[in-house]
Amino acid sequence: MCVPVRKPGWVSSRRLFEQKLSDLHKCGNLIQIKQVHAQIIRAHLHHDPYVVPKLIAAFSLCRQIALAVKVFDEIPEPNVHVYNAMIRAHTQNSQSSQAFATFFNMQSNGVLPDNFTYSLLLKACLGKTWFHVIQMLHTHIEKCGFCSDIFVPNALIDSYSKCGPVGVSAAKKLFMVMGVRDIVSWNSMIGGLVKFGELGEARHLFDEMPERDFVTWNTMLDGYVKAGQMSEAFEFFQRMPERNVVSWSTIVSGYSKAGDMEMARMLFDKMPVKNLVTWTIIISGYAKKGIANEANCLYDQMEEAGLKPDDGTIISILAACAESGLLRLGEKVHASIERNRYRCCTEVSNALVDMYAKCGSLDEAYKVFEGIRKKDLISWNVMLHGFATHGHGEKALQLFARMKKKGFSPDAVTFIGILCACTHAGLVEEGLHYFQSMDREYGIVPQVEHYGCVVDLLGRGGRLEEAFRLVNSMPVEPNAVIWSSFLGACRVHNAVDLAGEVLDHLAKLESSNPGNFSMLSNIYAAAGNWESVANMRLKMRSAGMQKASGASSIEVNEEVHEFKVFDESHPQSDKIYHMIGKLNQDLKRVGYVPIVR
DNA sequence: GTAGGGTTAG
Repeated sequence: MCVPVRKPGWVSSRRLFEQKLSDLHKCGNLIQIKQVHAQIIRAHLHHDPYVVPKLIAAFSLCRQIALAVKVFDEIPEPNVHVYNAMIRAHTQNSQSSQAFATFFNMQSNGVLPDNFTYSLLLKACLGKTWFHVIQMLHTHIEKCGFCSDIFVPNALIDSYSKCGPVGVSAAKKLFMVMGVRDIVSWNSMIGGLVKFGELGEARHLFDEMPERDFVTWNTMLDGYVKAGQMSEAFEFFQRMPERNVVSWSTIVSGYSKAGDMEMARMLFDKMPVKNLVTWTIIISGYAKKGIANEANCLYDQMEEAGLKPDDGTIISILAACAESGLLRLGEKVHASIERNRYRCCTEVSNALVDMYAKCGSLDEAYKVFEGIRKKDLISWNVMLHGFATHGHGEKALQLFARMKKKGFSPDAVTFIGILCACTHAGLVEEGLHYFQSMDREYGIVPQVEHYGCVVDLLGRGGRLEEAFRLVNSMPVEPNAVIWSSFLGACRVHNAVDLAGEVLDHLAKLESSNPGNFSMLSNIYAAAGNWESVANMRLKMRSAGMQKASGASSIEVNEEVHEFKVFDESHPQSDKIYHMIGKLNQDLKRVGYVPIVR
């Protein structure tokens, strides 16, 4: 008898292919996926309803949504599994509207959605604007009876819980009528309550629920942290039966946000397991407070421990650097990016541009900006603000023109940059022109922030009467920022009577801000009205107010130097004052007249 | 279903 002889490798290579196919959706390596894709085509499996969803999932995991769509488009009659895979891919790649487009496409092709379809669509509904869509899906779900699958109502509670207080009430209603609840239902409900400040009610559910896991405890802990109730948070943290890396990171982040870096550091040093998120929290915490040496040191330690910063780490630390001007750390992060990867995503580049601009390296900011291949609206806005805050009004306006030419339409944030640019460059008429064009040409209704910019624009330009008229005729309620900006203009232009009137408004809005009172007191002093100065000071003292003195800081060679008004504590104080004197002389020579106080 | 994340007037 003749037994067919197989080559020894034949069975194993086929098994290997099957293995690769079954794990394909978990594969994160694009080259491997492409190889398996080629094998799939050779094996004529590229229309196979079991293989196609896995292939779509794999491409989606590698953020290759275009390839996923290509695979999908080649399927003549996709079934519900294939549609679901495509909806999931769009959602994972933050393409909510495409996820819904796929859903509508599926319905018009007569393919009936299943319970998975609805859970996946609900994941695409992020935030306030989606409330009515979630309601619509909710109605569909009830009609089709998909609530019997616990994943579906859980997904509903989760989505409702993330879209504002109104959503939370809807989630509560659903939670109440659910016949069966699992731990995820309770956790999602508590998460929603915590997110929108209903801490008491969250705690009530926490106490009431039959069993709790890490997520339950950590969600509740985060609630105390986000509410700024750190003593309650710490007490809760100590009471926890078990703590994992998320519990420790949450409490560290709480102290870090509260500015208590000593406590944050103590807990950070004590925690048994640290991951990238933990390091991000502690480094950003130090960086935000401007504690450069600790931030730099820990960043090095993180890299020495073999951890490579990801997008979250980079964006978070760069934002912290931008806030307090830590150029050295920002540069260090930039160096890591260049060392670890070939190209960075737009979000990371935007954070770099912002960091360089806020740290004063405008040239470097512009270099990074020019290098961004796929600029988005935020890229343009960030660069525009960079030019604006450094007084390069013309450059900012040129950039605005270039941005429009490239087909970007400005948003509300763009106009804050434009108005700010005009203010800092003294372009009052241009600023007013742009302000008027907002609604007229671009359909953007000015917000209180925009009015703030214009009040500043007019105020600094000495057109106090116009600014005052604008404040009084604004369609939105003027806030404390508007009035204090106006008060600043009164000081510059010695408008004593107007200032007194402004303070009355301010006192109503933020009665306890000593800055406002001391500003008015300075205005009276400048006008020589010493009786009013004494009066103001007396008022402040009897209210127990003390104005914290402002300070500026700069980082030179990894050391932060801080300066206050009339400060002589710096070792090189003499040299510094000498330089200030020289600068003042230079300024006077070019026509600048300083305010005499 | 839980921890870190980009632009915004004084």
